[in-house]
Amino acid sequence: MTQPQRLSWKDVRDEIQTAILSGRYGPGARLPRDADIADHMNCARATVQRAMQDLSDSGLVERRRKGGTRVRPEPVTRATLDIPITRREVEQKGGRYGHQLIRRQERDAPRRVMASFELTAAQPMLRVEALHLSDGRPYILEDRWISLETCPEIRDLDFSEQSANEWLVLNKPYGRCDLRFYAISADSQVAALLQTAKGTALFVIERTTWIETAPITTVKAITAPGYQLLTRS
Amino acid sequence: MTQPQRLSWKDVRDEIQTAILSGRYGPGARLPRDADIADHMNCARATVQRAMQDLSDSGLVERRRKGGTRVRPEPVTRATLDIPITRREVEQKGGRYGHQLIRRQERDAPRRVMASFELTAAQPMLRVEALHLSDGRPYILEDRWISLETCPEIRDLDFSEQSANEWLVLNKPYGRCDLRFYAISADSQVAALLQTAKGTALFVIERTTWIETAPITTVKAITAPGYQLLTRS
DNA sequence: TAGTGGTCTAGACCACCGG
DNA sequence: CGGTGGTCTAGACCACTAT
Repeated sequence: MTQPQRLSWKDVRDEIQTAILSGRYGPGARLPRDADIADHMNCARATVQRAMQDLSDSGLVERRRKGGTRVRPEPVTRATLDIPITRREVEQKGGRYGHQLIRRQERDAPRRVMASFELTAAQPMLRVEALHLSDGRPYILEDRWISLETCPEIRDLDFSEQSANEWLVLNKPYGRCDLRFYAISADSQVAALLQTAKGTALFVIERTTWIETAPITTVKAITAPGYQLLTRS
Repeated sequence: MTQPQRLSWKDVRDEIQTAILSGRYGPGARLPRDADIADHMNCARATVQRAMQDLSDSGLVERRRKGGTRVRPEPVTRATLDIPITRREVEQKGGRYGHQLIRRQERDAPRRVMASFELTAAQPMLRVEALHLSDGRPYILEDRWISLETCPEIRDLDFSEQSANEWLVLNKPYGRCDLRFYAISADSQVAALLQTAKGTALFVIERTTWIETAPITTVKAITAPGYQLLTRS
């Protein structure tokens, strides 16, 4: 026997994955139930369960009670992104971090912001515009709205020492986070702040967070020219 | 007793998460070992393990044998993206899908492509430029390179029925996938193909895939104006 | 309502790695 | 080398949902 006596869940996963990718189970096909696979592979059901959990996480199969395990009908590319605090991002790239507060005002959320939060009624909010710097050069321009109902203590901060980005990430854990990526053309105001030409194509990251259903913050982060976002290594 | 006798791993996870977020364990702090937590919460160690696995996946803690479990020193926003086959994406939005082959040629990979694949030696490749359409309007412009060493059978396809995107996703499962997002300004050629004005800001998705260490394909997908990428719901 | 995945338990051994 | 997380087992019961 060249086979080890004990199968690891990764062995089970790889065997199932190979079976699927080889075409033995096409899109939408139903796999045997866990117990049968366990039996056939001579391992415990929990081991198959662990393997299936991994395949399910990676998007290759879908599992339902009573419905069984099926090969996902439409394959997708699934990727994971890590977006660090901007200060850390700059420092990790070897830059010296700085930030400037550009504007700060209290006012009710406009419709665009209400829509991001999926709110139906207006809410008092703090709007903070700030510029993150790397080695003194513009790095990211933030236009942020913070719910004063959810974060009343934010009124007492002036964001001169610590950016709103950093304070919120460290002090306001969120339960839900929506991200949105797209490109915009710099208008004259944005261009001036990012020290680039009007019309330059800029990559934008919008992030909205909630705790339970209460809105925390929504931020439009306009990155400086040349910025790229990569998937987690 | 209002407490249920049995704790689910989600209960355990939530309790640990709350303890961390409340500041009881700061960044870098070491948590008790699984066995002690299990003891303290009156559940099996495997239940704590399951909870910790989730916290580790979500990026809140880091676990090491012998080193124990520690709160991740630098918090990150971790998100998952699903990128479907372009045809499916168009159809799911209610559009009618179409695609046009623009150019197809065999040649060695240029340096830019070799760099994407982390190759040191040039390799014969098939370059395919194609336009994906939604209701007859430009949707995504693809500039794709496919390794002929890894995918020799691609020579026999003409991509009139099925796009290279779809054929590859269905027939060439990858082991590794790198993604890169950024913005570009449309040059006159791109602008013409996407039927927009020169200088328009466009969102770009670059994707490179390998099987083991063998390159499969790298594609620069230039999206039409207004395109947005969202995190998985 | 019956079949299937989801989870919990208690115990055991292993693999990694910090001191 | 010893402490810690990683995994496997065998069995049991629960929860969801397709039929």
